[in-house]
Amino acid sequence: MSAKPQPQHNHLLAALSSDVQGRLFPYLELVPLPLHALLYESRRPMRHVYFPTDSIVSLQYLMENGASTAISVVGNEGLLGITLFLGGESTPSRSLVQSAGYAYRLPRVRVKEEFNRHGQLLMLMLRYTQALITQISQTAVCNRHHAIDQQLCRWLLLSMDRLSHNHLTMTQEFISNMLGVRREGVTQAALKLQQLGVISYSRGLIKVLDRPQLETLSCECYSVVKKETDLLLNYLPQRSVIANTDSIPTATLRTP
Amino acid sequence: MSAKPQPQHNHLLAALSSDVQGRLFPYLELVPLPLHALLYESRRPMRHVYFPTDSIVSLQYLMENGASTAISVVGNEGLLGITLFLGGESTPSRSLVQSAGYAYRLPRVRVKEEFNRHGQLLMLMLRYTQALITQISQTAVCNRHHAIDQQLCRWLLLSMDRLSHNHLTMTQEFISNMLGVRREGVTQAALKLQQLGVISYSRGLIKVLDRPQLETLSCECYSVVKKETDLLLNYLPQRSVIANTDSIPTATLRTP
DNA sequence: ACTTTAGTGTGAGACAACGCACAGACTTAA
DNA sequence: TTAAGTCTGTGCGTTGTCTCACACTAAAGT
Repeated sequence: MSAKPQPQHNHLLAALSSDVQGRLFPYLELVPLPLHALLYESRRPMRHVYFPTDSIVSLQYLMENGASTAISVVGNEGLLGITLFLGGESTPSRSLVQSAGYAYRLPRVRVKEEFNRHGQLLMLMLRYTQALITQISQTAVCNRHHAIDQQLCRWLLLSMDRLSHNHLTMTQEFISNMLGVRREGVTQAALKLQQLGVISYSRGLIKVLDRPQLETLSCECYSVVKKETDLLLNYLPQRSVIANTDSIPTATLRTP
Repeated sequence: MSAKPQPQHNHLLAALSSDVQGRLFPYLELVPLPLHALLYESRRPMRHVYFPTDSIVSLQYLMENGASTAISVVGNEGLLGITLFLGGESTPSRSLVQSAGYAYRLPRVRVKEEFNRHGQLLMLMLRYTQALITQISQTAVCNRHHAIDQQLCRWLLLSMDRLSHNHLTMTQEFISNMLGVRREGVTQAALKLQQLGVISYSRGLIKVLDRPQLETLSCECYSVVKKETDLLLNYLPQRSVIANTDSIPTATLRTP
């Protein structure tokens, strides 16, 4: 709300060297992302890559019958529009603003130009892509194996990590759409958390009171993704585009 | 079983231009992939990229309690080891051979060398990565919303598409591990399919008798992934590394 | 002040998947 | 031929989530 967001508030943009920044930043455009706005719709061509500064955007899959599930969450650690450099022009998912804020965006042409120089930006985006794949995969696992309670904890933690304060603005109805479950299911899970003193909420405003407890109540999925993401995006400052670090132990092919 | 697999049996390798093929193919090594072998183990560094010719490999997530779920399937349409060019050296998932066969593999160093030339191989692999992301995402959705019966159909179809014949060699126990459900659940679903005359099976050998029916019984997830993959991997023969096709309609930012 | 709307709580019945326990059928090895 | 092992079928009680229906409360609008 206070100071105007800077490009450096996005971790990926911040990690670029100054010459790349100098080349790209003039083309960055600051755009507000109002709550529940759609950045991309399913199967529609994308015109920009978005780098959130203080907003949170969910990647969401819509089913034929209208039901939906969020497959990942993106904040200032990442970007939206990986499809533009992966080679597709669109995806089956849509991007829904889950927490209002700002993002810098870069026209598709600029991204592609920068890519054809094959530099740092490519490396960063590829790494982020891997982190994203991890998050999506873990969502798949979580959907199969864990109870709503745990998934709610995971979701709250994922969202919290991308904000600078300890409260979230989202109704139970909204969360239910994200988790792909019933609204009543979220109500029950949220009630339980509130009774435990882990969160408090009222009419769309959720406050996290006991984050450590929230983490223990969450399933392993949160920490798996967190660790993996930290590992991947702990940007090694100087590296060749594709590094050649070939001093690793041997992995043998075996049958268990 | 019959003729020796050729590199061209893998769609990605086949799609490379002859000069790239000439550069890479000498380094390809043909390796047999026995049933249930582990190509990569979770969190272990990878030394090769694998291009299946007639084998099928599943990407599988293992949970702390030992339960597992397959998040995607890779056959001759793809490759294993995307992490090597995405920038990580390993992933939380492991790669399990689901149908025995062969694959060509390329040492990590060669892949990275070829990458630093920023050519066709990069583009192909990025495109495939997007197809893979689609598959993983749809798995997440499927796990949330669809019944075991439908998921079994999806799984059989995904596997069938990657084989040249109409039978699969996998026990219900194995399938249950892949879908992340109980063995008994698979038994019931399989029984239903057999009674409908869609498949027949006995002791690990499944024959698909009525594929169209199998497709209608499957959830939408199969066709969504299929369409998307066909779209992405319908290799446009001549393209710049990152194409610049900027004549597309406008997508506006809006709140629903 | 009153109504309307959005957000939340609750309860009853249905159903799918689960854990467990065990039985039958087929295959392989001794 | 017998025994051991693998694969598949079945039944039962439990749990989690779903559908449906409705009540309550706080905020917003007139």
